[in-house]
Amino acid sequence: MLENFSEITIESPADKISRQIRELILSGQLKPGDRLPPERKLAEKFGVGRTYVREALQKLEFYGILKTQPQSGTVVAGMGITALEGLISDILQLENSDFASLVETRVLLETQAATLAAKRRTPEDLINIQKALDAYQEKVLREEQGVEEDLMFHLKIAEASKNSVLKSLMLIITPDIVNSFIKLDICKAGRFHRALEEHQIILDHIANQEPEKAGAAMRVHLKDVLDYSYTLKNGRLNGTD
Amino acid sequence: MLENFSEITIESPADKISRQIRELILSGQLKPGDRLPPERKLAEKFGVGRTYVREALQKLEFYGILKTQPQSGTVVAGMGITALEGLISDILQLENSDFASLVETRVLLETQAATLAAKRRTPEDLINIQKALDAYQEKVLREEQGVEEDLMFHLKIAEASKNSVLKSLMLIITPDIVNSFIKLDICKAGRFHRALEEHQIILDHIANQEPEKAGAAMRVHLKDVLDYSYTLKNGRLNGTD
DNA sequence: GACTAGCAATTGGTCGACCAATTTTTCAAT
DNA sequence: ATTGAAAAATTGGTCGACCAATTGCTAGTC
Repeated sequence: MLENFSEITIESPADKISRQIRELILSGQLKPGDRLPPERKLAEKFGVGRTYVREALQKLEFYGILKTQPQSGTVVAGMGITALEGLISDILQLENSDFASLVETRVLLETQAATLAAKRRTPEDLINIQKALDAYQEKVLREEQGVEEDLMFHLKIAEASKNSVLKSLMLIITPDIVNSFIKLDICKAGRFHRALEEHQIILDHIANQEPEKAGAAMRVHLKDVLDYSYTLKNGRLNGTD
Repeated sequence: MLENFSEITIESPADKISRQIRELILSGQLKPGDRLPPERKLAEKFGVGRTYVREALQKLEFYGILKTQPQSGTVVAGMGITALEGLISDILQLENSDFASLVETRVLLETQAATLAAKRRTPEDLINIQKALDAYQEKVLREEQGVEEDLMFHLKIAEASKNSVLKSLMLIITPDIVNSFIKLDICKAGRFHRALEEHQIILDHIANQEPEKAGAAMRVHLKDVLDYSYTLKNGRLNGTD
């Protein structure tokens, strides 16, 4: 009986507004450079207070779609990109992502980061990575979890890759990874000790400027997790909450 | 003389507040699960109206750092992840990213997307990609630019990869790519015709389920851009503004 | 007739007030 | 003393009002 109910739309007022504006842009009624109606008019049109309109505009501006100029108006900034469809509505809704995609992508990013880091790392980078590794080791030796320190190690590698976008993207998906880890309770005891050794191997390859080996070592390091995620996907899907 | 001036901080009030809150979290004074002071108290403490505080909280919630519960309070949601440092302050500030990083990462994502798409594409995916390709072709034959259609083609491939995270990340960096393209005026005439052929090749490989070839074809397709970005980087840096 | 100075209207920015839901306190009945 | 409900205080949600800056119009001058 319960199955007859469909999921309620938890869409906030601001979301509804931003969606309408987005549709206007997508449909071509609003072209880049066009000025939007003033907030007051929009608020009246939508039948809500200006607060919601402003919230929606802020969100859109956040995405780079709009550009609001004080005491002047709000204009459509972005390119008339059709790809906007689906982008804005729930960008960053990586929470909806299945764990397998998350891990798969992480492996991709991390491998590339390690490879590039081996090519481009400076002596300072090595020091930073070593520091992160030391902090991790300290935690592990105390039989603590050290998830943060683990991530910091990977982050320092991303920095050493000298690819800012790569680092940013890793930062974006990392929280979701961690959340999934916690939910799925992947972090078995003992895992950390081996991870420590693997970290050391990766660092060595980066230090020796061996891009392929560094990438391969990273891939090995993450292989367990990747395999596990595939297992989850192919087996019965864990509800994750 | 002008050099003596330092760049002004254009930091909005909301940014200042969110930064302070973030520092509290990073310093450990606010741990996950803790409730933040009420908005009114914060507003009073910061000496601003509640509006700014709410704006800051919304932004933080956006990043998944905070979780605001109506009529109850706002709590720290995220894991106590140390990696937060630098993350929140300007996540997504990919605008600051250099073009080379942008392109380099795009190549990585796109190649992987093509490879996975060749493995996992359904007949429907092929139809969608073909549609996008047709739309692109139409534009090109009219001697128009068709940047949007180009991107749509790539986006459909990402969808066919069945990796939602991959697609999301591509969506995130795509606008920046387009902006850079426009700024740098990379889209030379004639480029589009060859791109069309290359698109067809990629699609064929995906249709034939040849992952390696599809990935390679994508890499070739993006090689020009990648090379150009390296040229820019090694030569004098174009200010792009 | 063209141009400019000045005024009026409109804009986004900011704020405090009100609302409903929740939480805490209070106090009376057991 | 404990427990229960009811009331009071506090919470985030929402809104309209005020502010200063910009814009556009208008009238006055050359």
